[in-house]
Amino acid sequence: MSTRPDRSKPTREVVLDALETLLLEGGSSAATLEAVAAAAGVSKGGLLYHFGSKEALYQGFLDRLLVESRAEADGTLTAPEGVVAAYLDVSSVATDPSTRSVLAALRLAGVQEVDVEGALVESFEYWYEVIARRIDDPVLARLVQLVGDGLYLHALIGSVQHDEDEQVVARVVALVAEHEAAQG
Amino acid sequence: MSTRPDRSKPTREVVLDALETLLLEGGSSAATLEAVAAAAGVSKGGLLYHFGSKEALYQGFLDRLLVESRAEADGTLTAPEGVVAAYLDVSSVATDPSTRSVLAALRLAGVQEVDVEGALVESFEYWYEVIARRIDDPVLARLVQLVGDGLYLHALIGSVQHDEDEQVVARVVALVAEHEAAQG
DNA sequence: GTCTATAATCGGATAGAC
DNA sequence: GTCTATCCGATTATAGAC
Repeated sequence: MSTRPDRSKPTREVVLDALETLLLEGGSSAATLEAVAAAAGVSKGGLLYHFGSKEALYQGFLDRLLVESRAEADGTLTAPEGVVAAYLDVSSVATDPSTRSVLAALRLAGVQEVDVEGALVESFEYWYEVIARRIDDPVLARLVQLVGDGLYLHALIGSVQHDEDEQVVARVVALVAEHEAAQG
Repeated sequence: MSTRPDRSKPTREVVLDALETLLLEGGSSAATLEAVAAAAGVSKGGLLYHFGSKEALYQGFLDRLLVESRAEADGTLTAPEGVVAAYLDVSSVATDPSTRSVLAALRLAGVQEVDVEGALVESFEYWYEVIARRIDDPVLARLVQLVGDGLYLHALIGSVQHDEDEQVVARVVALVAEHEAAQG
């Protein structure tokens, strides 16, 4: 791509979107400054005006990830299906905009320029707190998160959904409902 | 490191071990031919005698991963704690030799040279079959795997173990025991 | 704010000696 | 089987015009 995808968005955002797409498609080695610039429809020099180095680019991506993922987590607090169903929504994994960012960040895991792991841990911790706010049994809350993160892992490796996945989610949701009923 | 770690092992294996360590420490971009060679205590030329290209090196790593992980899965069939406890063993995640390989491969996800995702999917599918051979409810079997893979994901980002993790495992093991009792 | 041109470095791979 | 030397392309980053 050599033309700018979206002229209404600020260049910074367009660049970060391009980085995200390239990370998902080809991992960190595909996300060169030139490739990112081309995908964003700007020149290498143009990109480096906004992000002075590759490190700054990566850091900008992680900063945006944390803002987005906190907003997403907060949003589920008022979701009609409830936090549990929202976190476990099988169909949204790998297609939802905010989960795309997380999967892209996972592809970045291990690079030395920035602390990707730290940002991801922070994001997952925040999610745990949100889930635990709705399920007063911390063990059950953690179980919900781990099942969801299992789905994330499989999305990361592009594994096709198992027929059982939807039923697993239903089962976990039922487990939570049982717990809430028992609490009275 | 400039001296060969283990002279008794064949060079091929030493090289693959070095690749694994570098992937875990610094991701795919840290695993350059030169860095791998240095960590293995051989020269770049020496490395390239055994693996003719970077692609061949990566493929060799994935081939070994599949052999190892199938052996590991088969081994749990006769494990005293049972397949479920073995797959969910929290303490072994991130330290066990065979899980180290999987985590290293996850760090390789997205590279264009080889089909990392395909190899990982194959490995996880094999594990599912092994688990499902011991739990005749496919939904419950998948739940066990997803919880375990959630633990894998957190190990991948170096997240510290939650206090709840051990209890989550105990809870899942209990769920399986319940099911087996109900089956009679 | 965005571009082109270029410098400096790094990574993968080959050739050939030992 | 392992090493050194070397080539070539790719990648990060800078300088300066527009």
